Amino acid sequence: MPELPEVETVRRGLSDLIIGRTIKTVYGDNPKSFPNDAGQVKAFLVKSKVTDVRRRAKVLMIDLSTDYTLIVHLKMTGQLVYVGDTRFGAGHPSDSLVGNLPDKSTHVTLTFTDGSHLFFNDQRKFGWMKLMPTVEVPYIDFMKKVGPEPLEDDFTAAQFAERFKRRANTSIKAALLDQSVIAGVGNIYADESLWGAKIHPKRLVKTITNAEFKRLYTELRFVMNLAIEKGGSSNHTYINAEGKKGSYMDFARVFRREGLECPRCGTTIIKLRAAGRGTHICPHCQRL
DNA sequence: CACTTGACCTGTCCGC
DNA sequence: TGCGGACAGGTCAAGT
Repeated sequence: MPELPEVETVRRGLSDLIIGRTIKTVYGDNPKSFPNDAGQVKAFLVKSKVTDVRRRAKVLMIDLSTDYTLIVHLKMTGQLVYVGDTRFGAGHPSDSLVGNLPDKSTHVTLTFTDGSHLFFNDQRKFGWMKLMPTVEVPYIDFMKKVGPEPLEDDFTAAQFAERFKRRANTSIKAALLDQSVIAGVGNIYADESLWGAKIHPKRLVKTITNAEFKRLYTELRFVMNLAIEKGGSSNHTYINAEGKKGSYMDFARVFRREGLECPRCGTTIIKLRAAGRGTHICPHCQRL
């Protein structure tokens, strides 16, 4: 999915678009996408008002006036798209990139009392949304084990380095992708930050120096903040709550740029496999 | 325990 | 054009 910057972009969009709206009906076609039973959904989702939209790591939390929360994980291809304009067909903004919704990848549709909709689309069906009491959210397994938010003001370089000690014998890329080490890092920003810090993704964590951890901390925060500013990265399916793409990929230095020149030294960027994922590096700047 | 790999799905792209 | 295989922004459950 969507990594931290994309989920944060969706969160900001949804905050503006759905807070204060009251849910009238819910329709779902796939029990994997939305496993709650219909009775629970009707009792605690229908007729409730959206009070807040929060994010933790790559998870969205839509808080409701019933003291229930809709937790959403978009995984690889999930989308949450708000459609308020009903003048055209099923209704979508004229500058939106999505076609008429719902379509065959729409698995859940929330309809608000004003006639607008929130669609949960997911081509690969890995994503899900789940309704639970708001007070229980911090105690689900994911929340208990997920690491700190890397963009928080009080998160320091020293804390960042300390978090990696638990994964001393794995590669730095595998550790970056481990949500229990640092929250919200995915394949794009792992590659981008490792390039920025001049660290080869296959280097073992225990060989990374303090100076390198400090560079990685700085670069990770830099690329994620820039990506949020640009509305995220859109390679294939990612779009925001208004159905629009993000432009971070215009600024990417290595991700999906194999065969092109490293913007720092001009060496041809290559693609390899690290931590089981397609990985992009400059073989001159990033050495084993 | 730490670490790696396969599975979950569908669509797309690339080589034959 | 068709077909098979690899691959895609993530995370689990299994395996070593």
